[in-house]
Amino acid sequence: MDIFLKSVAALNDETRVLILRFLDENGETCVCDLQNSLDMIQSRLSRHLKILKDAGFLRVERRGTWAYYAVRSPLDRFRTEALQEIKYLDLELPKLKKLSQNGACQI
Amino acid sequence: MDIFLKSVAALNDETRVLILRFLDENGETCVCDLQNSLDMIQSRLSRHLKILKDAGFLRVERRGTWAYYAVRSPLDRFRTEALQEIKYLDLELPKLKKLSQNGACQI
DNA sequence: CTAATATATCAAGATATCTTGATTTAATGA
DNA sequence: TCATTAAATCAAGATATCTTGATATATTAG
Repeated sequence: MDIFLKSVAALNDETRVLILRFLDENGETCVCDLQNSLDMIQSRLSRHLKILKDAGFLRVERRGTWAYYAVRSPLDRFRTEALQEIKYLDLELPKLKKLSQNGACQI
Repeated sequence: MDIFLKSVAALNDETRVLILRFLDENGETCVCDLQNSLDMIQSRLSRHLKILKDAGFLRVERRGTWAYYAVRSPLDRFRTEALQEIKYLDLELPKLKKLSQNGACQI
């Protein structure tokens, strides 16, 4: 599928829009902290992160058993514009709950 | 629903992307000519036109029993950028078959 | 008013996407 | 090696969207 159509499909889900906004505001975050902060079960979050990554919005970096996701940079014009629109959305954005410390996730 | 999310949902369908591209290239076109050119049954076309209109991409003008659709202008930044991306897509864009003449549709 | 034509809407089945819980994979440390 | 933890993937049911054919609405002409 074309990358534009893939981007649109990735944006077409409120869960993913929330994840994008969250990562845009809080910067690089590990999956377990996202799980806690966004109150999502692991398989659901993992699925959406993959879709956003495959559509070019996110990058991943693995450190040990942990995976850190962040908004990719630079983004092309369309994705940049989309992210801008998402910034203006009236979302209930949860606070970051940073439970990953001392090399352990406190879930 | 927010207008941004509505726009994204509207873009998330290949049929609608094709309609947008077609109207962008050919300008204002009546529904029956769209039907012929794009080879779509009437209810299907009508549905997608409505979704694109409600999302702010299209305008309609009725003249007699006919309805003329066109890309709305001006479009905001996000929609303009989206339309630009659609322009670059490698679509099989059908030619305009103008059957509406002399006040009658030749279907 | 009635008939004819263009377009819009509705209802039902077909298709795609999302959610959940279970399983698998991968990395670390004992 | 084995156990533990984090993350990814899979399978099945739930939900949403799309397609089609039938019906309704609206405008015009007779």
